[in-house]
Amino acid sequence: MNEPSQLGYALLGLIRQQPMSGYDLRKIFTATAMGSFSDSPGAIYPALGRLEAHGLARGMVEETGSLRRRRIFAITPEGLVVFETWLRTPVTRDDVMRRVDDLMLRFAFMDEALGAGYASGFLEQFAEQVAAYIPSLRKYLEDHASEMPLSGRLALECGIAEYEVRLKWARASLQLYERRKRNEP
Amino acid sequence: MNEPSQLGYALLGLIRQQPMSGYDLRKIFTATAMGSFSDSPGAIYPALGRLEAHGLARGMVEETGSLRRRRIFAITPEGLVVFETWLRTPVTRDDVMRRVDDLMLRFAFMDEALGAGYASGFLEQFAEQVAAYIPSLRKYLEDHASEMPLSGRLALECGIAEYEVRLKWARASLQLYERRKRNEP
DNA sequence: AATGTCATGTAACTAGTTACATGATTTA
DNA sequence: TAAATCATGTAACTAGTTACATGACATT
Repeated sequence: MNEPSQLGYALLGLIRQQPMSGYDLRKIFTATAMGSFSDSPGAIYPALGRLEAHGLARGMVEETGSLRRRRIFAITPEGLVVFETWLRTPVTRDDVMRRVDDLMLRFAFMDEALGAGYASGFLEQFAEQVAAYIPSLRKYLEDHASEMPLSGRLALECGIAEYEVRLKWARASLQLYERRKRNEP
Repeated sequence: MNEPSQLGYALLGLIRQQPMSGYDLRKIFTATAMGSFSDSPGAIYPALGRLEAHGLARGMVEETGSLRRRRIFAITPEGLVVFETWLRTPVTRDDVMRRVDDLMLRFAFMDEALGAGYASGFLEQFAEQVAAYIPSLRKYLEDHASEMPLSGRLALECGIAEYEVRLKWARASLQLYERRKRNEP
C-alpha cells in the first residue's frame, strides 16, 4: 500500500474537515486555485477511488428521494492516521527546495488537525530550513551571475525573493501564534 | 506531433545556449534546483529521445579516441522554431494562477533567445496579469476568512505575499531594462 | 423542447517515478 | 584493486491529462 499523491492528501484533508462529494471537491479546486490542483473529473474520481480502495476514505450514497445520486466521501480512522502521519513528517531541506507547495498544503490543514502548538512547531522548522537555504541560492547567484543571461539572473533573483517572503511570512505567523498562546492560555 | 513537456522545453533552452550531453544536463538540474526538475536519468534520457524523435534536437556521438561515448545534443532549426514559439506565447491569467514556474522558466531563457525588448514586453504582460490576479485572491480571503482555519488563512496569505513579491520584482526588472535601453541605445 | 448545470464516471494516452543494469575511466 | 564517478539507458509502475459518455433535474 503506497502513499497517496499530493492530490490524495488534499482530498483527505478536505473530507476530514467535512464529508463531501467528488463534485463538491471539484468546485473547491475550481474556485480557490488551491495549490495548483486540477478540478478535472479524470483526476478527482480516480483519486477518490484509490483512497477508498486503500481504506482511507469511504463513499456513501446520499439518501435523498431522488434518482440523482451523490456519493459523500468521509475519512476513515485509518485515513486519519495516514493523514496525520503526513502532517507530522519533518520539514527537510529537500522539501523546501523542491516541494514548497506541498509544505504549504500541509500547513494549511495543520492547526485544525493537530492544534496550534504543532502548527507553530512546523513554522519553526520551516523558517529554519528556509533561512538555511537562502544563502546557498545567493552564493549560486554570486558565483554564476557573470555567465548567466540577464533574464536568467533576474529569474533566480525572483526565486530568492520568494523564499525571503516565505521566511518573513513564517516568522510573522510564528509571532501570531505566540501572541495567541499568551492571550488565551 | 504534440508539444514538448516543461522538461522538454527546459532541455531545448539549455542546448540552445550550448550543445551538451544528457549527463551535463542532469548536472545542471542537480546543482541549480532550476525550477523543480528531476535530475533522474529516467526523466532526462527519454525526454531527449522524444525531442530527437520529433526532430527538435539532434544527438551526435562525440569524437574522442576513448570508448566512453558521450552524445552531445544540439537544437535543430525546427527545434528553435518550436522553442521560440513557446517563448512568444502570450501570458494568460491561467498561466499566472497555475503555472508561474513555467512563466519564470520562459523568462529565464528570454532575453538571450529573443532580445531584451521582448523580455521587457513579457514583464509588462506578466506584471499586468499578476496585478489583476492579486485583488481576486484578496477578495477570496476576505470572503472566506471567517470559515477558514487559522493556518489555512495564513497559507493563503503567504500565497498572496508571493504574488506581491513577483509583481514588485517584475516592475523593478522592467525599470532595469528601461534604464539599459536609455544608456545603451 | 432545448439548454444548462448537477453529478459521476471511463478510456486512451503521456510523462513522470523508482529502481535496476551496464560498462568506461579515474582516483584513493 | 576497490570505490567513486562518468555516462547512458531500460522496465515496471503510477498518476496525471484530455476527451468522451451518461443521465437526472432545473430553467427558459
